[in-house]
Amino acid sequence: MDDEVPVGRVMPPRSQDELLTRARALAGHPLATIAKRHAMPVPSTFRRAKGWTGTLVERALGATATSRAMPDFPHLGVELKTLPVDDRGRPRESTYVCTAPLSAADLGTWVDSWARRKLSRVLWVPIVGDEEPGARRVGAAFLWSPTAEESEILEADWDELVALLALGDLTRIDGRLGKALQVRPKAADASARTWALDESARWVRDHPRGFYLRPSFTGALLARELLLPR
DNA sequence: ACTTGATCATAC
DNA sequence: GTATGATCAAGT
Repeated sequence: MDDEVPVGRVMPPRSQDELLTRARALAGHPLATIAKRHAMPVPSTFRRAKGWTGTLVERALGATATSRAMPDFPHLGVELKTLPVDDRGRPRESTYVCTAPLSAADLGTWVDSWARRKLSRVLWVPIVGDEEPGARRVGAAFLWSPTAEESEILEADWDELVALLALGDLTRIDGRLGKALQVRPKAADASARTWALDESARWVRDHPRGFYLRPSFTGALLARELLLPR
């Protein structure tokens, strides 16, 4: 019944507290219920709707729509990430972070990297279950910033990966590298190409890639949150 | 079973 | 093509 109350555009939250409160109010609800409130269609599969969950939760929480190269909540400096988990709370997928630069001119330091900034403050929203999209339920969201230990791991991975990218050693970089952060293809399909610098500093065309967080890393965040909620 | 590489939709 | 949001599905 209250599922049928039409809700217009949700205003951006004014504080991290307000954001977290809103997110936690979604806990336990099936995605179909939330979709109905926001007049969004519910796909029967993710096959052609891979970003549906993320877009749905963005709307439900009042994130700025389709903003570019900005946090989901610019005023709060918070990035929103939905995280699919199984019924035991284990992540089902890796988490996309950002594009991996393939040209040395774009490579800076970890501290001023796009990856570090995006991961400096994240609202994780677990999505529980392996049923069809509409039947999956929202879990208990939480705000996260890397601990000193997590930050060290991320920085070490980033340094290792970016060193290879800076050397133009594109044939040596693949998804096997990195304890928490990895580099994998990120494109419409395998034919996509972008400009990159090879080991001889010559411009070549290669597959666009992105940084991703491994499920083992996000799983550890979830486990820690369960033990020591902040 | 898990991971890496491939892929899907949309805005600009 | 690049950026946003991710999951699919082949390979090991």
